Amino acid sequence: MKKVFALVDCNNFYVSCERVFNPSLEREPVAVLSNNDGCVVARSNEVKAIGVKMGVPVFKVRDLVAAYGVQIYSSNYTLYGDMSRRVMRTLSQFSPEMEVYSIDEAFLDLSGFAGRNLTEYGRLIHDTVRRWTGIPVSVGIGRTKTLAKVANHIAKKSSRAGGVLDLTDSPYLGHALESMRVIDVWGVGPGFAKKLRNCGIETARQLRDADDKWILKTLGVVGLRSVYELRERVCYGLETCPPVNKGIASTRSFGKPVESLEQLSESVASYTCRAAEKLRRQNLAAGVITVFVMTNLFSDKQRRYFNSETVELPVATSDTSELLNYALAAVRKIYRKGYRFKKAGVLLDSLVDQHKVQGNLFDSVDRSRSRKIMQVFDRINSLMEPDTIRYPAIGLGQPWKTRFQRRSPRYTTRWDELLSVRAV
DNA sequence: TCTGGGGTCCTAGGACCC
DNA sequence: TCTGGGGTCCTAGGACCC
Repeated sequence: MKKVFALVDCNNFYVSCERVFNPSLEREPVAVLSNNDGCVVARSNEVKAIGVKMGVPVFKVRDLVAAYGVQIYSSNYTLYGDMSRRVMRTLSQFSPEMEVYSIDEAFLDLSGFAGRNLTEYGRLIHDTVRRWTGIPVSVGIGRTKTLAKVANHIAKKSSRAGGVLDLTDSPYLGHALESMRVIDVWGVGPGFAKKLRNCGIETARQLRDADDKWILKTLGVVGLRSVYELRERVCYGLETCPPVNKGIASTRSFGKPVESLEQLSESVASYTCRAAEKLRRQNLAAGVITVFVMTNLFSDKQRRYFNSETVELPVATSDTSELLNYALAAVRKIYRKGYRFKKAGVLLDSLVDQHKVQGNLFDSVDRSRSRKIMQVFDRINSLMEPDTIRYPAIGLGQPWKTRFQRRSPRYTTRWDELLSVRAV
C-alpha cells in the first residue's frame, strides 16, 4: 500500500500560545525570545513582515522593535509544553499512528484514509485543533515525510490553501517543487544549499531531478535520501515511540557574568541536578559526565577561555549527590581566576538502562538505597513545586540565573498564575 | 552592554589487531 | 633487494533538525 503522511505544524507556536491567553496580541507584532532573553525564536507574521529574521539577537533589531511597537516576551516553556500536550492529545484522535516530532509538530500516518478526500480530512484536523486548543495549525499531506513538509510549507504561505494542502497524486506537485527554494527542503541546511547553488541547483524540483551518483558524492547518503523522498520513495518511516536518549545535556548562559569559583560551582551544581532529573525520568544511568565552562566567545575585547573536563564513572549512576561530587571536582579543575564566565553546562553520556547497570567489584555505594532516596526526592518535587527540596550546592540567591525578564504567567499549570477574567 | 539549548546521524582518519 | 591487507572500534568534526 502506498503511504500517506500528514505533517501538522503549529503556526508561530510560541507566539500563538501567548495569544491564546492574551487576545489583545491578535494582529499585533509579537516576538518570543530564547533563554536569557537573547535571540528571537518565534515571530508573529507581522514581525516576519517587517524583516526581523529568525534567530537574530534581539539587541540587533532594537530599532525595528521600537519603531513598530513589537511586543516582546521571554520564553515560557512551562506554558508552551502544556499547550503542546493539548495539541498532541487532540491530534492523536485523527490517526492510529502518530509521531510527535517536536514541541510544535507531529506526523500522522493517513495511509488508511487514502480513499477519502484528504483535503477535507486535513481541514477537519485544522479546525478541530483550533477550536479545542486555540492554536492555529497548518496541515501538509504527501507520500513521504519530506513531501508532507513541502506541502505544509506551502499551506502556511499560500492564502488560497487556507492552511491545508494535499500533494498526494497531485498534478500540482511539480509546480509546488519548482516554487520552493532548495534551502527550504527538509534535510537541506546552509552547507548543502551552498554546494547545490554552486552547481546551479536552486529549486526543490531541480534537486529532485539531479543525478543520483552526483548527489551521493556531493551530499552523502543523507542528501540522497532527501532526494529519494522528493521522488515519493519513502526513506523515513513514522517513529511512533520516542527513541531512548543517547546523551542528556543541561547548559545555560548566565544572566550576568560570573567570576568566582563559588558562583560557577553553584550554576554547575544546578545544571547537574536538572540533568540527573531528566536521567531518572527516563530510567537511565550515566557512565560519563562532562562539565564545561566558557567566557563570552563573541567578544573580542574580553579574554576568552573555554575548557571542559570529562570523567568516566566507575559505575553508571543517576544519583544526584554522586554526580554532584564529580561535577564539582571537575569545575574546580577547569576554573581559572580572572575570567568573566558567560556559560556553563553538564553533559551526561554512555547512558544505560538504570536496572541493567554493570556493577564494580570495588563499589562501596548502596545503590538500592540511593535509588529509593532519589525516588522520594523526585516524587516530592513533582507533587509540590520544582525545587521544593534541593541540594544546598545550588545556592540560594543564584545571581547568575538565566534572565527571563518578560515572561507571561504560567496560566495552565500554577494556581497562583491563573488567568483572571472580569465580566462587565 | 546585549548573541539559546538540546538533540541526531554520518564520515574520515587514526589506533589497534591479526 | 624485498616491508601487506583487511577488519573493527573510537573520536572529532561537520552536517542537519527544532
